[in-house]
Amino acid sequence: MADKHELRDKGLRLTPQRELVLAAVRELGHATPEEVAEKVRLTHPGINLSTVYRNLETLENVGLVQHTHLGHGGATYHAAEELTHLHLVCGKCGSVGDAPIDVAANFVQNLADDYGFKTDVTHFAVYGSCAACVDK
Amino acid sequence: MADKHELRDKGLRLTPQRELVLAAVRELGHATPEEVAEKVRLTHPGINLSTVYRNLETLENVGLVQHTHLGHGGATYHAAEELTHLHLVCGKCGSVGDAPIDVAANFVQNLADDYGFKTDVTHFAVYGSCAACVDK
DNA sequence: CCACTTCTGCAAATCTCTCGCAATTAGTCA
DNA sequence: TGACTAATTGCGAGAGATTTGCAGAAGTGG
Repeated sequence: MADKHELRDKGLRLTPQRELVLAAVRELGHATPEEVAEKVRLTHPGINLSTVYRNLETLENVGLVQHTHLGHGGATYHAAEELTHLHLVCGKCGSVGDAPIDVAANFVQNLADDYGFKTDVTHFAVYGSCAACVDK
Repeated sequence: MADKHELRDKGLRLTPQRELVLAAVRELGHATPEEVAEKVRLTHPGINLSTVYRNLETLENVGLVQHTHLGHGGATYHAAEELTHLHLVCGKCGSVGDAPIDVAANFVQNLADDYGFKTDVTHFAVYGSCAACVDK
């Protein structure tokens, strides 16, 4: 496997901070830069927040991670290989659910056919009310 | 028509700042708080940014405007009556296109059926590449 | 092991949006 | 119309999230 070389293959240096940031994103599923930093600090206490920001950006540039907007202001990061689902954000309770991209296949097709727009459904969350909140 | 009373009907005081903020949102179609402030300053130079923020919030509470997330961090505001379309944001050129909500009808239905999730398609933009950028 | 270039830590600077307060002003009623 | 009360505005300070400039530290290829 590409293990220790996936970073170097992308032309990046292999630093412990970088590896930890990538590992943290993968373990967390989706997380804000703050959460990634917190996670990384468990094993590398001294890591600086700006280093996390810079690495997330770098990793995103080479395609290993991606960010999504789940609401409010901040972005949340995901390992690129996990972006196989879209996010259902509930405006009431704030919960974030997942749904396979397939449910949007038809929608994406419509936009492509009618507007020539190539949609990335994972980049923005889908906003609404989750089942639990609708019932109330 | 409801002209000068639409604000008072909602239980709000009719201040020049408030009217101008609402008018600006309507004229601009969709705009960030900064842009609204800029627009309002054309006729009311002294308006304070916090007044704009507060009025946007107030107007949103009574349902006259709504905000949407078009990307980055900030929200953009729309007149409520214009929210009959969803936004197609191009990640390459940054353009913001519109599409009727109908194109998402099927998608919304899928989410409702499969997840009990009640979607508000206008709240978050739809991210991707516009026709012009796809062709390049 | 060396020279070269990328990275990291730190601190200061931005940006954006929120808050507390005192001064104003719209709306109401006599 | 004049006064009274509560909603609003302006302003300046403040909080949270990124970004940026630098100098020193560390990974790389030879």
